[in-house]
Amino acid sequence: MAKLQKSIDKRNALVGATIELVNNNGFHAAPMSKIAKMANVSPATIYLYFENKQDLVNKVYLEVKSSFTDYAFKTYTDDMSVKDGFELIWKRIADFKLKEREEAMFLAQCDNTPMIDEPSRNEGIKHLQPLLELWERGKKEGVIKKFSNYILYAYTINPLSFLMLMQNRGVFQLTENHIQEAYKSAWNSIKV
Amino acid sequence: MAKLQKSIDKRNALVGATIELVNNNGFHAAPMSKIAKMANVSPATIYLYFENKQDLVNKVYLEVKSSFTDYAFKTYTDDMSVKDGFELIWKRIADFKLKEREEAMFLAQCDNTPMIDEPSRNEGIKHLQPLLELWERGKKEGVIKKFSNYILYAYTINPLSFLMLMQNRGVFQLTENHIQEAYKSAWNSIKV
DNA sequence: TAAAAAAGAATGAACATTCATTTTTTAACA
DNA sequence: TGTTAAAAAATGAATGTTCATTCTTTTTTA
Repeated sequence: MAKLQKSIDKRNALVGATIELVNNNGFHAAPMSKIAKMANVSPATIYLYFENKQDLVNKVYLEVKSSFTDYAFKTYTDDMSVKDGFELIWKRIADFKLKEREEAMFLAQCDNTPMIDEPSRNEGIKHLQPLLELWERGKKEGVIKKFSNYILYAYTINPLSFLMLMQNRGVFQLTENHIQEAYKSAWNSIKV
Repeated sequence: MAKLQKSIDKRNALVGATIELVNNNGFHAAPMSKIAKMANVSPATIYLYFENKQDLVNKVYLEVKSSFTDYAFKTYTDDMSVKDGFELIWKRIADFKLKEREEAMFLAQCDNTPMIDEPSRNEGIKHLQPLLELWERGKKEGVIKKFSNYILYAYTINPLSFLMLMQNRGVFQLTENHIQEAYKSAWNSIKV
């Protein structure tokens, strides 16, 4: 009498292949047959792990998003000053985008296209809670401007995606010096 | 003996349909058959105006990009102060993104995915020349920080795309007040 | 050895592009 | 001005391919 024992390696291979193929071509140009081939698996096997293509891509999105925010907030605690907390989180996000380029590109693609369905997208947004709370605290303490959180996000965190995209396209090389410049821009744009 | 006289109306309809369908679904989910139907034209007719689908989308991209930068730089002249010039350009860009939502969404989609081929992408970048020259001047005059142009772009202009995307997804409503906040963020992040 | 897991081949739908005709436009001339 | 025929423009249907998903069979596991 067998027990349900699907291979975690196969699932990981599928997730990795999905990320790589979607990065290169986008959702609709990442066929299930290629994903299967890259994961060394039969196309039919994908359907043992995921309901269909949309489900596959939703789940990959949520897992990558989790791994991103886990990394971003790992060393942050809410007894830090707003300034220190922001610097810490910002730099860890930059770090993630530089070190985990494939994953970061995948998230950027998901966030900028209608690839992910709305329930999964909303689920993904929840992971940013610690940052939103930090901003609320900063506004209450009078440390950062009382701007909408969307403006704060747009001018501090999101620009990192643009820089990463340019770097990944080979348009320019992002150095430690650029990261420092970018951090200064980010902080200047919101500090009181 | 007839003369070449293809209908400009049909071509415009095709361009408009391409923008609308790509916005909703992305390049690969905007089939030629649907583009044709939306433009009230036979699928075969598309091939009288464009070589193939890639050519269609490249050309639409370059035309929209032109219309965008024409609007952005229309009232700018290089005898303005750097501060005034930046404010003018920034606000006209915001204006375009609010008024021409479909076109702005289309550009954002093109700039964030591998949808456009590289030659056309490089062609599109050239249209930003006046802004880059303004920044160079600002750095020379000591008015703005000596940051890389990519950083300057990422923290001043590009965030508008994020705000527009959130607005178009119905996540929040971008008001005149937000625009003013966003402009302040943008300028704070680069001014000396 | 029985049930789960995996596979490869099969299915049917959707797609980009081309083909064979039809319709419209043009301009030379009656 | 009105007629006509040649060329351009436009079409709907056909073609061949690619894809997501399912079906049937084989392999692995406990």
